[in-house]
Amino acid sequence: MSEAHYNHRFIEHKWQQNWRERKLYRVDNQSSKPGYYVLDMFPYPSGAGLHVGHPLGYIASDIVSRYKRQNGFNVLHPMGYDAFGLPAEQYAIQTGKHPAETTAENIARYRSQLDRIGFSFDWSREVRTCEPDYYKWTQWIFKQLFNHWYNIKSNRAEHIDNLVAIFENEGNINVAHAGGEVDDFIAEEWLHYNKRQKEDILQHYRLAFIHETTVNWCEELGTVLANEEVKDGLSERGGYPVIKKPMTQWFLRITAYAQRLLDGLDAIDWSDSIKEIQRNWIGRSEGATVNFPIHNDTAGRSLEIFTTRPDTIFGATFMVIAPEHEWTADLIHADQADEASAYVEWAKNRSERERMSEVKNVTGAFTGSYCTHPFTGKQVPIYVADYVLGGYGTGAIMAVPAHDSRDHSFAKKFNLDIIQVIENDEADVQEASFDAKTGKCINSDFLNGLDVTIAIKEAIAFIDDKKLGKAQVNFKLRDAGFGRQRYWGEPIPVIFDDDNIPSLLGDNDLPLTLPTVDSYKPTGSGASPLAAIDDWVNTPQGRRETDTMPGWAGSSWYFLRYMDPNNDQIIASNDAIKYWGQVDFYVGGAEHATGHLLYSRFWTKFLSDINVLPFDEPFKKLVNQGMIQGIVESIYLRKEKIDGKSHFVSSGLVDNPADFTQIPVHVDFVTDYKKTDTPSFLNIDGIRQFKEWRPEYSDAVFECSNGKVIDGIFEADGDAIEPICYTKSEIGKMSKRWFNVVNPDDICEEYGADTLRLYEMFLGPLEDAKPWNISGIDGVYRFLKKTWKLFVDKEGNYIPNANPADKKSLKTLHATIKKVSEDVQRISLNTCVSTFMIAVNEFTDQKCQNKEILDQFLIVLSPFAPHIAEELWEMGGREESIALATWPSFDEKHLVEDSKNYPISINGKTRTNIELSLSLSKDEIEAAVLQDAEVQKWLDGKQPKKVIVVPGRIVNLVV
RNA sequence: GCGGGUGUGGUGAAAUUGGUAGACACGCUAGACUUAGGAUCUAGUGCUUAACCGCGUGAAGGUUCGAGUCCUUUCACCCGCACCA
Repeated sequence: MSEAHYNHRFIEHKWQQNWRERKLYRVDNQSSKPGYYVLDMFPYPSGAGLHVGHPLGYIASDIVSRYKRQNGFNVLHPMGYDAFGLPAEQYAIQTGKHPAETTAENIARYRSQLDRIGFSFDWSREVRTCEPDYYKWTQWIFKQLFNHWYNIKSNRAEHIDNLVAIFENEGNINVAHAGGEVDDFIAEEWLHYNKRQKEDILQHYRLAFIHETTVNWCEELGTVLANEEVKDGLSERGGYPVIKKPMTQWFLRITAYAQRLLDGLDAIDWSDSIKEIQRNWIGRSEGATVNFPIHNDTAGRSLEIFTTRPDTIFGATFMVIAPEHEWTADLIHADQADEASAYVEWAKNRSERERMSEVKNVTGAFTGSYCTHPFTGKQVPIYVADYVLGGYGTGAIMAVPAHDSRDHSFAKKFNLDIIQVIENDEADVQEASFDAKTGKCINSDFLNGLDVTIAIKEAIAFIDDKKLGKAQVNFKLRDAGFGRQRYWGEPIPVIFDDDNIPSLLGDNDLPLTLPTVDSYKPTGSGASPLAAIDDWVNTPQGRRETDTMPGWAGSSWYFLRYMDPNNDQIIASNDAIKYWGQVDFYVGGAEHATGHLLYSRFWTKFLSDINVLPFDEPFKKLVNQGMIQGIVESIYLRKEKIDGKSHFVSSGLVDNPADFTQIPVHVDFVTDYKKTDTPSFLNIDGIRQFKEWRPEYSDAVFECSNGKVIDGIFEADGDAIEPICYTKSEIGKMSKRWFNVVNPDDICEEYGADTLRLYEMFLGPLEDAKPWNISGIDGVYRFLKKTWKLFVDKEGNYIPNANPADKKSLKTLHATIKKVSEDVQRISLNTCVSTFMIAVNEFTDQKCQNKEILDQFLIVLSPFAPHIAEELWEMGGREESIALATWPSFDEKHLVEDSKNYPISINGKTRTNIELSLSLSKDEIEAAVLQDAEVQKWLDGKQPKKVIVVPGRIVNLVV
């Protein structure tokens, strides 16, 4: 005897405890079964806790994990925490509380929230990036990067000792490396360099290196930000202004891997959009560098430019250099100094934000210098303009106004020549440039008549032949800044000696742990709080590096640590890495496209080069779950007070929104929240709650749609009973900031984890963004109650028995097995839920009581709703968990039909249906259809022009 | 501007190779039962119509016996990048 009614609280608590006690989801690194690795992007444990959007991906991956487990795989499905990060540090700055403490508390909260949803994580493998046992290996990988260089000839990373050996034997003349340009030297010279000189040279080779650059400096945060942390010249977090500032920084040479990162995309199963974003970010462009001799230059120099369109070189009528080009000052002629120097000065001081917001506004100045066009011998003027970027290509371009829109607008503004060199019938290049890479060359000497694609090759061959330049591939991708002037991150295991030469800590000195500090505040000078701890910074060997690693360091390799999380000899044992291999299925947000997902690929390729990994892509298949949005509720506040009082106005009464400010309202105060068909509003209670919540508006007047509320008293228009102050409802982020966060705990309490799991899947395709809307969850809850009723009668007795299986029930079962198996594999989880509903509806209609059928159905349901499935499974006398059951095999024979209700369409429109045997031939079908009374009515005595019979599908008559 | 994506009932959505558009749910309407509930069950529900007919997948063309699905043009919204030569 058990509960007569479906009691989710009892069942879910019981099984979550049972699973934990039995260590049901523990997984071993050794098995005769094939391994399958299912991974979620691990969360940053923020103080806000999980909201209903977070589990979306976890639920999907849990379903796949459970499905794979039941299909004979040994499944690795771990979870952990990306635990270093700015919010905990900001909180520490405000409160003095150690970030480790805050982080541990937040993790505990996350864990309890996750546990309530019934995931099949193997928690014995949990990793936390902020734990010394973990970041020891993050530091170890950094050491490897420092100790390796990228050999272009072997196309892989190699040990720096091998490079030094080459230098000692033959200098660097035959070395091709990825990195900065280095002057040639011979072995003799190398041997005479001092330690300082040698290290300066090696820094151009190492994959982790120090380099002075301009960085994104944010004064308010007191730190340097990565490019992707800056949006429109403001910090992504906090929205503070960001300026360019020179600073010495650690970098990782990701650019060495640019081509491989690009090529690798073809072999992985990721969405096209993410691949495109990465391709874009890497930004490969093929072209040539060309040298344009500078006219009358005392040093005899040539200006090197990069172009992807060497076919248009005869149309180059001027040159443009970036304001920060190293020769800018030299090239400014005395008689242009006033104007050009002033321009350079102005451009340098312009903030990133200003520059970006005024893209369409062309600016620049003539330097007074000229180049000699290497093909025509003509003199072309050199301009300086900030539409040419110092950091890309050579920082200088040949301008072809006829075929480049940017050059065109510049030429128009400065009244420069526009020479057409590519044929184009449609438009006049004097009016607008023709940028397309199609057509034939004209006005181009030996290139005339050639197609653009061929002309590019010919031009490059000519350039090569005459030693005017060379074919060149450029990438937009920049080396990755690797230092943060922050406390809460992995310390970089480096010590600088008295000559400021960096050296690594020994492996035995790892992990280099974070010391305790008195203050977490940025020092303001740009150094991290660590710099203030003298006895930590100063060691007998020298001064420690005080920068810490960026947030993405720990997350770039965490998927490896799960394979062997307690290993203290190596990041993970070779056996474990070999057994699990790449992540088979990875689920996470698309917002990490150019961050985590690129850096992980880079580290994986590097670790593969140094033989730590037997594969060089981390994530075989990636699915990006869409964001679950919230509904942001706000009320309109008059900007002007009336008689010293704030006035809120019902949204229907707002005529000119410019006179109002929108004030967010906590969604708990709103009536009819989340119902899309009825507008939400504040009633008298909501108004009271709002005023208590925001005391600064305690004296506010609410102008409602049906009267006014003054001092909590409703003055009705007419006979209205209750005030209605309509709110403004908009779809937006679910976030603390908008007071619209829905905690999964609340859903679990009211409806249960199984309902939450099914409902989140039922909302729509996993990848789509969708607003969280509670209406509809009842349907899923009802489905589970119906499922329960198939197994348990009103008295609480278990129903299923061994009576013979009904043919129809077998058909329902096997149709369900087939559909769900297929849909789980193509991650169409919303349609699986529909399929379950159909099955339960059919079983109910069929009054199916066959235990074998219903138990098989339970197995198919169990990845989605594990608790109820486990309970009903146990009630059927099973002792082993349903999670370990074998997925039922699908048998086609139960689906075979002997007849088909053919849709009969006439001129493409379905008019009737005729039940016909599937054994009939085309001709027999045609004959049967033509005899049908309904068909004859439509034919009206005429012969059909044509009859199309698709056996098993449809019949179409053309009249 | 460039790249990627999405447009289907009142709502979330389905339709996997071109073959009955709207499965499955929510909501709504009517009814049954009743311990009166936010429970359960039954029937209906794209628009239009008394019914038949007709119309219907953002819009306009096209291919086809047949188009949500393929092709061309176009509009709207979302995401990413943004002077990358």
